[in-house]
Amino acid sequence: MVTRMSRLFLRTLREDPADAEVISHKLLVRAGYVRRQAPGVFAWLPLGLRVKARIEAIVREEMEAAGAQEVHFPALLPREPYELTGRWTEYGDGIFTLKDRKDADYLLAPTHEEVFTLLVKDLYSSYKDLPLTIFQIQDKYRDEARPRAGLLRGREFTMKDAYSFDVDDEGQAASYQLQRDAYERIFARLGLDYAIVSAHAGAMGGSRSEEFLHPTAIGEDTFVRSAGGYAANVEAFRTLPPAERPLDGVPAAEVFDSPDTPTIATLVALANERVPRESGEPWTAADTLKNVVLALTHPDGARELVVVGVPGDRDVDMKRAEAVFYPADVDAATDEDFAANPGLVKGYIGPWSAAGPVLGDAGSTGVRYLVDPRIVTGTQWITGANEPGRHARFVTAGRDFVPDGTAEVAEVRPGDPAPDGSGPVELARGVEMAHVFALGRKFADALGLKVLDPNGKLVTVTMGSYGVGVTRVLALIAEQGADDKGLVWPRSVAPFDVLVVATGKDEAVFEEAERIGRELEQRGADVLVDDRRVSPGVKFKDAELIGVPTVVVVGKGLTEGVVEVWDRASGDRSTVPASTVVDEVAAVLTA
RNA sequence: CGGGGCGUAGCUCAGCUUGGUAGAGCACCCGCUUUGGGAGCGGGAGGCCGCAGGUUCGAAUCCUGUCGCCCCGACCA
Repeated sequence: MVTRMSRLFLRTLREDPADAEVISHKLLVRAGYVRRQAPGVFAWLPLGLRVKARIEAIVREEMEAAGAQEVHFPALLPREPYELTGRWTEYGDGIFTLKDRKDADYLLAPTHEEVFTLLVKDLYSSYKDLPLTIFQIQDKYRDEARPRAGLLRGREFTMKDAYSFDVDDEGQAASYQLQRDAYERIFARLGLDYAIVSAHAGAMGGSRSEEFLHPTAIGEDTFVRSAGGYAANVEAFRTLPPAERPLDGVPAAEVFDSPDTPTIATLVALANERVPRESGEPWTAADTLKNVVLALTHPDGARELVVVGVPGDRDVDMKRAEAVFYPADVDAATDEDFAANPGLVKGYIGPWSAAGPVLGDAGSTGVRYLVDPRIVTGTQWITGANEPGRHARFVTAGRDFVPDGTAEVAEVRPGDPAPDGSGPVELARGVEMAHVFALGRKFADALGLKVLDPNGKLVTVTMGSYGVGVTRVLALIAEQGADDKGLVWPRSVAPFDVLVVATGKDEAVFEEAERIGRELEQRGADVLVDDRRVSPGVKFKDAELIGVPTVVVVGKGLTEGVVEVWDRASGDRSTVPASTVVDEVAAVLTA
């Protein structure tokens, strides 16, 4: 059955909704695909539901091709499984929780690892049952502190989530690869650009983790990439360390007065004036070693101070620091922290003093000291001397101080070398569309999922979880394709394949539009016929707004036996005989 | 959680400074005209002016409180 626009549950808007910021949000509302119900919560109208269903169909096909089986779990779940893995509290107020009439706790699932794991535990107990990958397409709920950008960051969103179960690490790696490959096919079919970046495993635990990012200026995530193909999340970026240098011939560390040098810039200026480099080459911020005191709050509530040393021309990136020190929370040290550690002279902190090492295991303060990977043995630094108003130069790593380790906490900058040698990196913005996680045994351990191996021994199953943000992907496709006239859908996900527009008041025009629509349907196309008795301008504007890829206009040319075929994406228009238009359009659709 | 902005018709907004009984455009309904780029004219329907309290003869407008929403940041997979 062709769909008639006169009966379609649709109202387009002439103006952008006031609460929308990004293009996809504005257009999806204006074109009648979705309506906001609550912050980050949307109702799906017929057009939107059709696009969503087509994206889901592609995801479903590729999941099944990868050997995954579809299941469906409730969104409403009891507390217990999430209590067992600790995520009930870990997620905190990020989850929607509720109580039933008996006062029992429930939640609206933010993701489903626990219940998938428990169901497999219920049903399976032998290595012969594995490997297994099951998936669902289900709504997820996260009480985001700040939903934004329409569908891009909602509190209710549709996600395809798959979970793999294997007896050993090799099997897990294979299951992971199958999903990763499926994702590449999915995004190719959806026509979405992506970069696969290595990510830190964070809250999910586990080892390997990669994100599929769609590069876009409205992205909330920053990632780095090189022309040579390296890509990583900023948190996962690894600094290429320079070669170590010999310690022979390095001048002894030397303390100098440096009053009124609250910033690196003032310190550099003073050093160039009072203790210029013998070669005459001026000191720069990169010659200084900046020591930042961080306060870690561990999950058990314990507070620990740690000092991180970074080249003075770089700031500490708190997101990278959070990743390094996970699961501890990271904050800047407070005045109370300094008061409790009088060995740390605020503003003049350094690993070494005239009295000997200050930081680290061997230092007088005993405070843990981690440095940027660029601070290798033999490098010399201008840094604090642990006395008010004094700094020191020629402070040399591996001689004057030995850090407790390295920490990737310095900011990443454009031009930094990629760790794989593929050249300098640039920083780009992206939206996370999908994520593949090697979970390892975290969930299976917590929930007791074990199977018997061929030797009759119980082994803990190793898992992976793999998500695709269906509604987010929909918004990104809308975002990527939109132009100044409206939405432009790729054929793979368009709500209809063809829109047949009848213009004019002659009944023959409407009958011909019906005929073309009907015959295209018989060829397997999804067709929308605009049979409304309104002026042509309205229909053309709506056709462009809605973004159906092919538009057939039946109008003034019909008396000469011709109609027009418009291509929404390219804007190309051609005049074709009405007698052959069905063949021509059908050929385009199957091309 | 911090900062900023906004709540008036289905949508986009004016009115508020200076209190006097509710407005425009779009959308919707009826009639006539119009029919290749969001048509014209005429006639309609549609409002708890976010909510509560206060001031006042009288409050969309002034005061107090409260709730909600949007944006930036913090946070978050």
